[in-house]
Amino acid sequence: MPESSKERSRKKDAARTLKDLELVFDALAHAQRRHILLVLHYRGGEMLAGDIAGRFACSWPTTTRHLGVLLDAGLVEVRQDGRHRTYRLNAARLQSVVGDWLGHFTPPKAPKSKRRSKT
Amino acid sequence: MPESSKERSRKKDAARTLKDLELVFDALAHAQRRHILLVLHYRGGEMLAGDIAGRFACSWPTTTRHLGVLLDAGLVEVRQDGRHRTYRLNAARLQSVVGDWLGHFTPPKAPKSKRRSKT
DNA sequence: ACAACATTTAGCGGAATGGCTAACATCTAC
DNA sequence: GTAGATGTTAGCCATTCCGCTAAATGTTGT
Repeated sequence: MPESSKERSRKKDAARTLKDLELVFDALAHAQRRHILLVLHYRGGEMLAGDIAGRFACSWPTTTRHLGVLLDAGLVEVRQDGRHRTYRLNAARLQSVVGDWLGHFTPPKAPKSKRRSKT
Repeated sequence: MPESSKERSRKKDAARTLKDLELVFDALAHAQRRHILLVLHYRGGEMLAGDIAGRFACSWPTTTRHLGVLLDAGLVEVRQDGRHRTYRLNAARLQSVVGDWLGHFTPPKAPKSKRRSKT
């Protein structure tokens, strides 16, 4: 491993961003998954798997799979709590991946420059 | 029709928002469609169908279908220009639908209240 | 070790998605 | 009107996605 962690993380970031967009937007493509994120947020960011599953009409395994997709996308994390599993919302990542992408569309101003001042 | 237009529009807005989220996030779920929006933006917001199709590896009809999905979602609009078709980006809608949804996740502050002051 | 609980994994069937080629429409120019 | 350019529509096929039920996993309490 001849690369410094800085270099490595920089390269990875570039490569990761595309895959991340893919994973995140894929995850957000399903209404129930968007809904899970909202419920998580409004209940303080953390919930037990069972509490999440209980709030949705579909079967528990179906919800488990949705949670898996969100997990893959990095939008939630999971932690084992005794015989429960606690899912935690990663709102920062949601904001950063989606928000950054959305940011490309903001201005009819300087599109890709590094923003020289404010002009 | 006993409803005032205000009530009606309020109800419709609520209903529309959900369908819009569905359409928009569905549209954004495919990398090429996200790419089309970016290309449109960076080339000034308007392009001919052929210019768009020319920039992608897949067949022209496939791109046409992607454009159709974006059109359904309201993310682009189309206008007939002689024998060309010009597609125009609707960045405002992109910002508003995605941005508003993302806004739900911002603060560990006042989540759904009408914001009483600033507390 | 056993039973009960909390949750995931396996596997299946149906619907939707995305790619292609070929055929169709429409406009322009001759 | 015929030819060519510019797209779109139709139809097919393979893959992915999403729902379900049934079975497996791991954890706690006795």
